[in-house]
Order: sequence, then C-alpha cells, then structure tokens
Amino acid sequence: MSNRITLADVAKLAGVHPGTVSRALSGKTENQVNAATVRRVRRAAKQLGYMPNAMARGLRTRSSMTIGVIVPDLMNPIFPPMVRGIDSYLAPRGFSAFVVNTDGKDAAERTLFESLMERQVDGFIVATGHTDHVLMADALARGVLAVMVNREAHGVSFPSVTGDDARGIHEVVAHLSELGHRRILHLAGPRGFSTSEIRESAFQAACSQTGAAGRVVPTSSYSIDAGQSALDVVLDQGVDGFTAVVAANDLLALGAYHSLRMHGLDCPGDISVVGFNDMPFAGDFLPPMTTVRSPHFEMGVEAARLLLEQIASGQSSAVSVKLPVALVVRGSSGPARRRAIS
Amino acid sequence: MSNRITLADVAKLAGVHPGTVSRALSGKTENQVNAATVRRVRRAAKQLGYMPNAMARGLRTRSSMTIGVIVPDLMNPIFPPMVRGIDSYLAPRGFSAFVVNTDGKDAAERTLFESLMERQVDGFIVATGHTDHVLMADALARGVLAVMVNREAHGVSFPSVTGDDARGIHEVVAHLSELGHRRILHLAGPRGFSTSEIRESAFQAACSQTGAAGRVVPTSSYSIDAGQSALDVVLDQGVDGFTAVVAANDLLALGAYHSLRMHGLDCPGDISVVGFNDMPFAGDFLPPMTTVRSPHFEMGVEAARLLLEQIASGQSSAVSVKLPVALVVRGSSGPARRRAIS
DNA sequence: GTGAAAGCGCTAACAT
DNA sequence: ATGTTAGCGCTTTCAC
Repeated sequence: MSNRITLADVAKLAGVHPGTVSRALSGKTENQVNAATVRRVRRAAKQLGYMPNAMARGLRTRSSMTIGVIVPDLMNPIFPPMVRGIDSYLAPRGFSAFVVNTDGKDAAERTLFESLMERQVDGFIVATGHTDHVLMADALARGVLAVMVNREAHGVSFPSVTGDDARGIHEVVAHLSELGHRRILHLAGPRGFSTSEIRESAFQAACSQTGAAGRVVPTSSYSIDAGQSALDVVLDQGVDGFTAVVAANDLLALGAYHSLRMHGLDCPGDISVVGFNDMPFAGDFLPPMTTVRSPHFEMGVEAARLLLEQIASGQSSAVSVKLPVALVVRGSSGPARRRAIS
Repeated sequence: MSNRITLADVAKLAGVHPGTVSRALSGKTENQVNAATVRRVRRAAKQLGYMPNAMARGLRTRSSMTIGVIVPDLMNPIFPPMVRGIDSYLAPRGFSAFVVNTDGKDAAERTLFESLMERQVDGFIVATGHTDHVLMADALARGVLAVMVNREAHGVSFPSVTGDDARGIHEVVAHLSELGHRRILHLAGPRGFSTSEIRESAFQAACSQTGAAGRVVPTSSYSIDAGQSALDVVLDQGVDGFTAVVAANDLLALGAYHSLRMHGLDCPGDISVVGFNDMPFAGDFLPPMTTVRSPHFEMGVEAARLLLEQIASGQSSAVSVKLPVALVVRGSSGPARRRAIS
C-alpha cells in the first residue's frame, strides 16, 4: 500500500540521524535523547505522517508482537467470546491476535501452524485438538511457546486453561436428580477430545454417586446434526426409559431438541435436556436452555495472560488453570415424569 | 520464537548460493533454475526444516499477503460467517485475514486502522462505520485499497458489497400484508448507518405500496437490549393498534420477543415479529424467527474477491455489488388478529 | 546526547 | 543456470 515515509525522511526533516529518530520515538529509549530533540523529531514525524514499518522492526527485533490463535471454527459460538477475551488482554499490551480456523482438519491445522510460524508469531494460543495432539507435541519439541485453551493434550506439557467441566457436570446431574430423574442419557462429545472424556467420566461418576442409571451415547462431532442423529437412533430403538438428556455441549443439546420434536416428545414435559457452555442466545431457544456456563471470555483472557508471561520469561511453565463454571437453570429441565415410549 | 534456519543455511547445505535457493523455492522463479538443483535445494530445505521468514520477505517485496478486516464485534453472529467467507477466498490465494474489532468506537477503529497499516496489510475489508465515515474518507485520500462490506459510506468511492436489503424488507412487508396486517411497526436500526437508512426507507415505501400504516421507531443500537427497550416504550404507551413488528435485524427482533413476553403478549398470536439477517440459530428461537436471510458468507467471499482484484490491478474500481436475500418464513409471523391493548 | 555502521533474512536486478 | 550485489526500514552496539 502507500505510505512511503521512513525513519530517514523524518531524520532529514528533523535534522538528525535516523538512529536518533528511532530512539526518540521509542519510549523505552526516549530518555536517552535530549527532550528538545524528542519534540523536534515528534513534530517532524507527525508532519510527515510517519508510521513505523512493523515488518522492518520485526525483522530487526525478532518479534512480531503477534500471537497466533488457532481455533476449529469461529462459527462455533463459543469461540468469538474467547477470541475477544484474548484480544482484550493482548491489545493494551501492544500485542495482536492473528486468528485461524482449522475446521477440525489436521492437515489444515498443520499448514496454518506453519504459516503462523513463518509470520514469526511470538506464541500460540491453541483451542483445537485431540488428546493425542501430534502437532502440539512437536511444537513443544521445537521450543515454541504456547498455551492450550479449552482442550488439553495428553503428555504435552503446555500450560492449559479450561473450565471446571467435571464440576459442571456434577451440578447438572445433581440438579436432574433433585427433579426426580433416575435414568439419564449422556450425549457425549466425539471421541478423542479432552472435553468429551472429562465430561463423560464426570457424568459416570456423578450418576453412580447419586444412584442414577446413566447411559452414554457418543456422537460424531460437537454439532447440532450429530446430536440430533445420535438421539434419533436411541429414540427409534424405542426402548430405554430415560427421562433426561445431558448433552456434552449446547449444540448437541439443540440437536436433541430437534430429535425430540421430530418424535413428538415435549421438552421438558417428556424429557429434560441440559446443555453445556451457555453459548450466546442459549436463553432464547425453544425452550430456553438449562446449561452450564463456561467462562469463555475469561478463558481467553487467562490464556493470553499465561502466554505473555511465558514470552516475558522465555520459558514454559506448564501450569494448568481451571476456571469455575456455573449451572444456569432455565426452561429445558423439569420434573421427571413417567413416560411410555412406543 | 525458535527456528533459526535461514536461506543461507540451506544454501550452504545444498552447495549453492542463497539467491539460487530463493529462486528454487519460489514457484514463480523455480523454472529459472536447473531441475536437479531444485531437487537438491528442496531436500536440503526439508532436511533443515527451513521456513521462510515472512517479515524479511515482506520487507523486501513490500507486500505482506495479509488483509486487514475491520468489524465492529465478532460476537455479533453475522460476522463469523462473513470472516469465514473472506478467509475461504483468501487462503487458497496465499493471503490471510487479520481481523480486528472496534466495538463501534471511532477512536478504536482509527487506532486499529493505523496498526494494520503499520503491519503493511495489502488492503482492507471494512464492515464498520457510519454513512459519514471519516476514517474511510481519508483512507481513500491516502490511496489505500479497501472494500466495504454490509455498510456503505456516502461520498466514499470504495467498492462495496451488501445484501439487497430493500428487496428483503419489501418481501417482509408483502408477507405481513398477506397475513392481513394493516398496521406495522418498524424497529429501525440506529441512525447514521446505511443499513438502518436503507431498511427504513424500504419499509416506508413498502407500506405505502401495500397500503399498510407504517410507524417507525428508532433504536439506539443493533442489540437485544435496544430492541427490547424501544418496544417497551411503545407498549407502555398503550396506544397504537399495530399487529406486527418489522425489526431492522434479528437482535432487535429478539429484543422485541423479550418485550412482548414481559407485556404478556404472545408472538405470533398477538403480534407478529420479523427479523433481518437470519443469524445462526434464528430457527431455534422461541418462537422460531421469521426473518430475511442475508448471505454473510457470500458477502465475505465477494468482498475478498473484489479486494484481490483491486490489489492485482493496483486500482480502485468503485463497483457496488448487491447480493440477493431471501425471506425465511418461520414461526414468529402469523395472521393478524384484532387485539386490545390495555 | 548523537552519529556511524552493521545487519535482521530475504528478493531482484545485474552479471557471467 | 547460477553467482553477486544491493537494499527493503528498522534497531542497536559502538564511537565520540
């Protein structure tokens, strides 16, 4: 694009050496130069409309002040708040977030990772990935600075920040139990994700703790369609007397809504449904969704904080932060009712 | 971060000059070099795990292969699809999108714009802004390449891509008219935005065309709260016999839902509500929302296409693309019914 | 307190 | 077909 004005131009106008202009404009080095000179340089810079060239600076300083943020898909409503959280922490500190979407594809993720490396990002915030996260494993080996958010990978010692999912699921099961539900179905997330695993085992634990009969049905992805077809299969079998569905996330719960509706079942009249995440607009659904609020914005903030801490210190810390979650009771959960299935 | 391997390292291993490595690896210049050499260089590069340094390359070539994307707020659900659309066009062409959020604040927008300029973006896609868009006006003066999406600015000759909003509003009013609505309220968007203006005047035109009585109530922002409080005011007045609300977007319509519910009114039984945009999950609301589908993803694609075209040609074209929209009838619009308001 | 000079890693004339 | 050279715009050590 345009803007051809360089340090040298400013230096010429101010009648000083380019090096001096650099120092005068820097902030960190501003005190190394005569106050009067600083003013003169500033005036010249403003007059010319000087803007530093971030690529030249970055090349010289080996730092881009940019953080690579890798998410599966911005269209999944939990990610925008997370990205905004990240940005809200980075921006005041002079960093920017560069966000890329993998669509859950490992190949794409690898390519995007490389491309962010080429852009010389100063670190990564990674919200994708399986428990067996090959990319992160060798990112670690390469000495890359990163923090994982919402997901964890086994045996990869990056710091991570997640919600206290197990706690959330326990609260859900307790809530359902109080409403009299004794047979509960868990629409589990897809295999190979830490979120799926943690929520599922918390579900099992909570059920045996409250004495409820828990059944787990896995889904193929965290999506409306996957939730719908998984529940369709169960409902079509026509057996089982469960009265409540605990979905591993809100999208799955929405899929459950659809399936129930298709089968002429009322929620929460016939079957209660509880989601997970409290995604935006969850309270506006039909029925308003009972779910667990995950602090996505705060997760982003915390991840950014952890990463900048690493960047400042130059070393990885491998801490793992677990943020509190909260059950939000709305209209999709109600008293258990005996029900006959065709 | 790590990765200290440069062209020179590869050159040494391959036993050739750095310049040759550059050519061998480039694609555009690959044919200028002996095929055997190319292979040797490639092997050396792979063996060392060489990655080009984008800052060094960009500094030299004066191009960052990056597009700055300025949106108000990624948490507004119309933007993620737009961003994905942009990215889907850019990525295969070697470009990346750098997205920033202004939160509707002019000062933030200016700062972010400068920061993207410093990063040497090759062009802008701008989804923010008033009809009186000061920033864009002087961006134009600076010779910056940009396209506006979803919004237009008066007297600023950047290309723009929008939905055919006027057409959409006409279809809404016709739909309502067929359902027997004769008195219709328009919850207009905030003043100073092209979307607000276009939808409002289309509403007026459509009403007089169908002979319906149209009343316009402006809102303070495109948000749920603004929609709710604007309708609250009308409903609290207790006069007026409108039977339908045409909201300038889905968020406003959702606010209308809330207001209606607070006033003990049923939608669509007492009052029909129609939104605009067909944001994600609009069909899952209570009631499922009748709205106009704006092709946000496609708008992103088109904007990216237009911008890359400008970049390739080096000149601005000032075309204005209007993409088709479609009325999506769901459950929030129904037959007009006589109604008594307290 | 400021000037001089080198160099970050790359590409693109220009030579050969 | 490949080597040489210069330089993109900046920061930073080293002089003075």
